[in-house]
Amino acid sequence: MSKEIKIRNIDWIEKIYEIVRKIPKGKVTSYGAIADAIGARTTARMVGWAMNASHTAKPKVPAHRVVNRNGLLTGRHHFASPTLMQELLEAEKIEINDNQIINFEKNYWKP
DNA sequence: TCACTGACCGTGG
DNA sequence: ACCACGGCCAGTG
Repeated sequence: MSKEIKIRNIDWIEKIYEIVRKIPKGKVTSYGAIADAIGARTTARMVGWAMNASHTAKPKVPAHRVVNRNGLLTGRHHFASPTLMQELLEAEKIEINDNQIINFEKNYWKP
C-alpha cells in the first residue's frame, strides 16, 4: 500500500491550463474531454472549478474556448462580462446562437 | 470540525 | 422519452 505515489497536489490543475492553452484558435473543447485527457482522477466538475481559478494562472487560459458537452456556454457568467465569452468566440469565427455553438462538432477539438 | 457546493458527464429506472 | 443520482477534488460557511 504505500508505494503508490498519491498526487494530492493540485498538479492536475496546472495540466488543465496547459491543455486549454493548447486549444487552437477557432476551436472549442469540452470539460469532459479535458478531464479524460488528464486521467480519470479528475472529473469534469473539477475542470470547471480549475477554470474558476484560471484567472490567477499565468498566462491566462482561454477559458472561453471551453464549453460543456452540449456546446453551451455555461461558464459565460463567470467572465468579466456575461457576453464576453460569446464575443470572444464570435471573434474567432465561431457562430453562436442562443448561447449555443453552431456546428459544435465541427469546431470541436480534442486534446 | 462537518457539510455543501461547484463553469460537468454518464448511466439507470 | 424524461427524471434522478453518483463520482471526483478543493474551497468556503
